[in-house]
Amino acid sequence: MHAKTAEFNPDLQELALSAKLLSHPARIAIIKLLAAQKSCISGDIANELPLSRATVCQHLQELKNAGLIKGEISGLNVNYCLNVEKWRIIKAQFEGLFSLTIHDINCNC
Amino acid sequence: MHAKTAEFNPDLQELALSAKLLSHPARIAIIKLLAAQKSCISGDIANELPLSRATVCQHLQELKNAGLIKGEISGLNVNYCLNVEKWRIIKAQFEGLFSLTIHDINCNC
DNA sequence: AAACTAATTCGTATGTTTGCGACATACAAC
DNA sequence: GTTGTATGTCGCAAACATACGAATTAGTTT
Repeated sequence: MHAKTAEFNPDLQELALSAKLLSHPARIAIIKLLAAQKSCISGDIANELPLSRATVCQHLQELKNAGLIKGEISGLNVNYCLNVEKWRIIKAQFEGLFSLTIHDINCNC
Repeated sequence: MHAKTAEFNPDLQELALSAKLLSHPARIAIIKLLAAQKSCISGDIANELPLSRATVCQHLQELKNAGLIKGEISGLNVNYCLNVEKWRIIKAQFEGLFSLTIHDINCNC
């Protein structure tokens, strides 16, 4: 995060961070896979995406650091799943933004 | 956009681009200002944000290139306003994502 | 037309993100 | 314990994002 970012309203900063989390198609794809529960095994997720294992792992860690997914070792595999509570928080952040009332009375462009 | 991004589903790519647009607090702040119509004059927007005029201008251009805001010269000033249609499209993209049904039956993490 | 003002673009510095091969770790099976 | 398999981390390179001062453009005022 750039230093200047800290000078904005904290709610704005958090929403921006959530948006950044969703700003890569691989991460959205992972979320969708986990929501659909096609599989939550790390290797299977990597096989579904057009990226190397190393890169997918990086995206998984990013989602995990943000608290949006949880991982659990199960023998040789790692099972991932959505953290539903965090997903709800992010959803609420965006709903707040999209529920903005738009006043365009004075604007004629 | 990285070359690999093109290998994902186009809907996913577009949603990721919309998320990227919202991934900086300055751009969210601009959207909120324009929605509230406190002012749509470029200089006034810059005065509201903890960034230089040059940087604000850059964020404005980014929003404009994405079609989310429109600008109109009015004498020495430039009036900006939200493109409400585009805002609705972005809103619908996120609503689609957040309306995902979550199946966590098989996942025990 | 000269001086002024608002907005944008240019050039540049700095930091962040994305992507991957190679290496490391950890458990499983033989 | 050696071999094999699944994951994750490291180090690097390329691309992208953020920020700003200085220069530029375009309109206004005198």
